Amino acid sequence: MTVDTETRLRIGEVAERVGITTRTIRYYEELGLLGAHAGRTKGAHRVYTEADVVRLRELIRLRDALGLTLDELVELAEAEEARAALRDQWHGDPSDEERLRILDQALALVDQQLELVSARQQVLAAFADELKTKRTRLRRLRRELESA
Amino acid sequence: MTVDTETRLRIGEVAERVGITTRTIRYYEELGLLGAHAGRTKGAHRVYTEADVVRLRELIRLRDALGLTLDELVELAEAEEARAALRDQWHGDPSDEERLRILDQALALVDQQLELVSARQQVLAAFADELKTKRTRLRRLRRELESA
DNA sequence: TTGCTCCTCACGTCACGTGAGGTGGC
DNA sequence: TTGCTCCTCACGTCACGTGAGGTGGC
Repeated sequence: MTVDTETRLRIGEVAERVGITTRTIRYYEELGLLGAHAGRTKGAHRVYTEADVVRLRELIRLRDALGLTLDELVELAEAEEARAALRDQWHGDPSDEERLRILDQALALVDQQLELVSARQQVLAAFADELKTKRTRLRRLRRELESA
Repeated sequence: MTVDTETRLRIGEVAERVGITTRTIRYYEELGLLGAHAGRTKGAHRVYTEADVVRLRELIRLRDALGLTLDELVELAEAEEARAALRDQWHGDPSDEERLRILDQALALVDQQLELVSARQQVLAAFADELKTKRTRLRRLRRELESA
C-alpha cells in the first residue's frame, strides 16, 4: 500500500476524484482536518498528493457511512495524531507497558468503529427485509392480475 | 399490523418515542411531511396517534439509513399520496391496465430503495472488513508483546 | 393553584452552496 | 495573450438547536 507522494494535484482534481466540492475541501482545511500545507503564501494555489485523496475519502466515509459530525472527525483526527506521535516513539524504545497501552488504545478505537458499523448494518438489513417482503407481495398481486 | 388510533399522544411523547426533538416534528409538519391535523386552532396543542409515530420512524430511517434529504422525503410523500389516491380507486373498479400501472409504479419505488440500501450495505461491508483486518493485526502484535 | 408541557416567534449554528471580484499558471 | 482554474471574502441555505415570553391542560 505505497502511496504516490510525487504527483502534485490541484484542488479541483482532488475534489473530482473524491466526489466532493472544492468548498468542502477548503472548509475541512479550515477545521484542521487536512493539515494545511504549511509553506503556502496567501493567495497561492493549494497543492495536494495522493495521500490527501486517500485521507479525504476516509473522512467522507466516516461522515457518510457512520454519520459522524465534523466535530467528531476533528476529535478522531486529534486522537490519531496523538497515536502517530506515540508510534514514532515505538521504534524509539518505550517500555513494554507503554507499548501495550498504545495497542490497547488503538484496539479500543477500532472496536468502537466496528460497533457503529454493526449497528448501521442491522438497521439496513431490517430495512432490506421489509422491502423484499413488500416486493414479493406486489409481485404476487401482479402475477394474479396477469393470469386472470 | 393494526395500529392503535385511539390513544392521543402529545408532541413530547412522540419525540421521545421516535428519538428526535419536538423542533424536528414541527419542522417536518411545516414542510408538509406530517399532514398537520387540520382542525387545530392556532396555539392549541398538537395531538398525535401511534400511526404518526410509525410514520415518523419511517421518515427518520429514510433520512438516516438512506441519506435522503427532506426535499426527497417530500417528493416521496407526494408520490405516496398519489399512490394512496389510486389505491382508493383500486376497490372502486379500475381497468386491469390501470391496476397494472399502479403495481408497476409501486414496484419501481421499492426496487429503487432496495438499490440504495444495497449500495450502502456494500460500503459498510467493505468498511467492516478493513476494520477487522486492522483489529487482527493489532491483536497479533499484542500477543507477541505479551509472550515476549 | 402550582408545575409541567405545550405554544409561537425568531435568532443561532452546522456544513457547506453560490456568487463577486480578482490573480496565477499551462 | 487567452482561457481556465485557482484565490479570498461573504452572504445564502438546509435542517434543525436554543432560548424568550406566553398560554393551556392534569
